[in-house]
Amino acid sequence: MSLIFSRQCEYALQAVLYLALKPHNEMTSIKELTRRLDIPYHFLAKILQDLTRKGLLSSLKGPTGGFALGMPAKDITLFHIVEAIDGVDFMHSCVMGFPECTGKNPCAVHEKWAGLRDGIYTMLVSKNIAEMAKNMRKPEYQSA
Amino acid sequence: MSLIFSRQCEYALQAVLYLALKPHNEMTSIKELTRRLDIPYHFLAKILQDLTRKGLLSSLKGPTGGFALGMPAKDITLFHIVEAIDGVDFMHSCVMGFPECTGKNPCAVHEKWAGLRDGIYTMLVSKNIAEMAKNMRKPEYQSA
DNA sequence: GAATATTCGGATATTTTAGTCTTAATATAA
DNA sequence: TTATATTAAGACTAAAATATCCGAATATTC
Repeated sequence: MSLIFSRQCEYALQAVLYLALKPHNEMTSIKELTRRLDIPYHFLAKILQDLTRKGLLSSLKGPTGGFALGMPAKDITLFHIVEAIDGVDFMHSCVMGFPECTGKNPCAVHEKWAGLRDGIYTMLVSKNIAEMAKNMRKPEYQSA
Repeated sequence: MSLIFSRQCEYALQAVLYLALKPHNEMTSIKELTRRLDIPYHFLAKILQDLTRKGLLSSLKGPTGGFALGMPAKDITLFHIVEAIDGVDFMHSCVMGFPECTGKNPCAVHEKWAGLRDGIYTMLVSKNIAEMAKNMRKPEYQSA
């Protein structure tokens, strides 16, 4: 099997999107996140730590502590999150894994894939998570 | 990190494409394949065995033995290979991993991804490997 | 029939990813 | 200041993906 994004990255996307729905400056605990998103507690903790180190989130210890976005939601795209967790090698590598695949020396689907890859990029950058949050009121996010 | 296709699948695509360039009924040894494609010998052996069990390749032991396509090249698409190795869950699962993501209850990029996913599918099925082989004469495949 | 070149199959090893546990640090509130 | 609720950090375990090894089976050639 193989996903577009690693499981870790999927969890990161889900968690950051969840935080984008929250009022600015409100801290959200790992406990709440894992309950709502059904992600293993300690695993999510690691991921959030990582995103915090990279500046995408901020954190606060103690009661009333938790995580929040590290910058305005309008400045964060899905691409930032993917970049932070999985990296973006997929943007410049051959979909069939040919090391020599280039424009001069293309594989059988080089051009097709170039278009699709650009489409994926556009999907990830064309909306910031503030815009996404606006049109979002999903079961997984509704009050329990 | 995370690729579209697993490494195993990439190797399978490369190997089958290589075999498609060969005259029908000519057997190709693992040795030749690994030399040309720079894939670990024993790992490729496993993958080819697997493709043989699934009917995509045929094999013959002994000197002059090796592997060949298990059916006419015009009947094989990249999709068949991906299906055999990685499976095609990516065709029906949410790109952000939301278990509840459906048409009625879409994630933020549900529609965008649906279009791209269809594009990937089209890329994989629109040409058979005979057609691909015709327009292919890549360095990695040229005579050593 | 013997020597040889190959695939087959199973066991094992290594690396990466996923997930868990435990202790420390820290912030809050009583 | 003490109890408590949280994140931080690192060690650990589990599972999956990647890769290797070896002996058996088999086909070819001499």
